Amino acid sequence: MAAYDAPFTPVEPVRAYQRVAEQIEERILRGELPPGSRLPAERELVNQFGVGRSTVREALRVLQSAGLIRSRPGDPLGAEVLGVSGDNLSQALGRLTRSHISSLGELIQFRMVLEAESNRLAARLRTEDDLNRMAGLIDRMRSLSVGPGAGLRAFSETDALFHQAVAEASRNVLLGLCARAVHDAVVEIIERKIADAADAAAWRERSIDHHEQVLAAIRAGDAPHAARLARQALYAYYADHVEPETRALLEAALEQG
Amino acid sequence: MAAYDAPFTPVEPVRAYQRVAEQIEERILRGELPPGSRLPAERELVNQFGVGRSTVREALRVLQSAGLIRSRPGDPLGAEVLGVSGDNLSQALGRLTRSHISSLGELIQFRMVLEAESNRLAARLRTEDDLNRMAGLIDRMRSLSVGPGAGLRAFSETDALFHQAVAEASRNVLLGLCARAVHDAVVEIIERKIADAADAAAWRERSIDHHEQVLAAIRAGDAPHAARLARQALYAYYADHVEPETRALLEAALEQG
DNA sequence: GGAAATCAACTGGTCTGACCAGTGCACTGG
DNA sequence: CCAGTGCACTGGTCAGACCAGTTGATTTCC
Repeated sequence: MAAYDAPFTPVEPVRAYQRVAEQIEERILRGELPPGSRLPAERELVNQFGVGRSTVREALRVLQSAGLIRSRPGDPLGAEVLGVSGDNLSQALGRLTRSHISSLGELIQFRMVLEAESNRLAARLRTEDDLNRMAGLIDRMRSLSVGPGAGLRAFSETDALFHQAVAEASRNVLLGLCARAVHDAVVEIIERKIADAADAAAWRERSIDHHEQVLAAIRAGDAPHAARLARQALYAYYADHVEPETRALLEAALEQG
Repeated sequence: MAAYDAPFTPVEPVRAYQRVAEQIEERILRGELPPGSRLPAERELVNQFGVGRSTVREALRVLQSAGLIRSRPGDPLGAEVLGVSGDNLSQALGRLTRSHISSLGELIQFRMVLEAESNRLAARLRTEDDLNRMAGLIDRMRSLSVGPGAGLRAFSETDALFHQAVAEASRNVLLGLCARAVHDAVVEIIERKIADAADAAAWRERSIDHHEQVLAAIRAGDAPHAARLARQALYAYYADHVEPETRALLEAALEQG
């Protein structure tokens, strides 16, 4: 079959920096260079790869922009291996929305899908440990929602940790990473506009309330309800802020089940 | 409130190549540099930005690895602007699975979620045009599944176009891009191992059959059934190829609705 | 005149060598 | 023993050079 199909595939030139980057990326992905370990110095890599320093540097730039390494001037240990994370995902998603290829409504709709599924799976697969962790995070959110020094940042961070805990309970890392990436993209676009200092207290109140309901549904193993809660909360929160012509999208996502 | 929260944020140094890359990326994302347009030559950018060529080149490397531009040696027109696409997403997803941060089972489960939702929304929102386009693509797949010269590549390409048509009918570009990215990541990992030349004919038969059922459900506006079809097909196709300990994940995703 | 070969002016890819501002460690002076 | 001082090294940047490839105009040949 291959004889009919593609006897030969066109050969495209592979730049030197690409091969350098591939070799290093390969080792990182295979786990031979675990997070926290260090790459040799650039001038040492020049020797090992037998290429010029600019080539090595372009390769390192590629790896750095992929979030795989981080380098700091003056560090005698060389670039630090960061391992694979979801940062790259949120970066890519952010570009998609910022370039208006994808609208805010689509982004919210997508978030509805992801968080609903995350909740749904968590309700099915959660362990006792998961439940305890989530309950603890809700307690922490509650303690962070009062007092003058209660930071918005700390509250949001705990909120994110709760979602992460749900994602872990759903036993799908990928789902959690994407949900986080979409969440971040939404935040970057709109969150700062609404939820301003004005009604921040009320918002936290509602947020805690919502999380408690989600936890209850997950604890009860009521998967459809857990999923519905995520969709409803996102709809209630964002429906008024998306472009009017895309509100139908959110409603379509809301009506599931 | 901000006074309590973070009076000052730490200032981290911004490299010259970062600022160059940001300026160019900004213009691309704003649409000032539409896809197909050209960047000035590197030596010209050196003049405009007032930095060295290596700095310009590192910036271009970053943009290139983000899939925003493409450069070709000897091209007197300069680097070509590609615009934003989903390539970066599939790259990131591929890294996540290849590094065993996320298992193949999770990837398939994620794909079940995305394609099911895509089908579901398409069943709700499709227009007559969408239906015609999908029907035409199925016809094309059928014509490509017979004859000695029927290329596997052409068949797969048409298959992808069908999924893209569904995604368009769902009115959510983001969903479609992610589904495509996950699809590609799966293909890169496993597809070549199974679906080998051996039972390729039978596989195409089944594939066309599946697509017809999906189209029928979408045409009928039966959203839950369209979603179920996607999940079932993926489960039937991949369940035997994921790690045994993650099969439960697929089953959890299957049992929805 | 028109087609084919040639050439010159570019391009991006790579290398070399240099300098700078940081960093960490070893040495030194108290 | 500890504080202070250098030195050796790092990554970031620049300048200049060369190469191979592309392009389009020019020239050459039929």
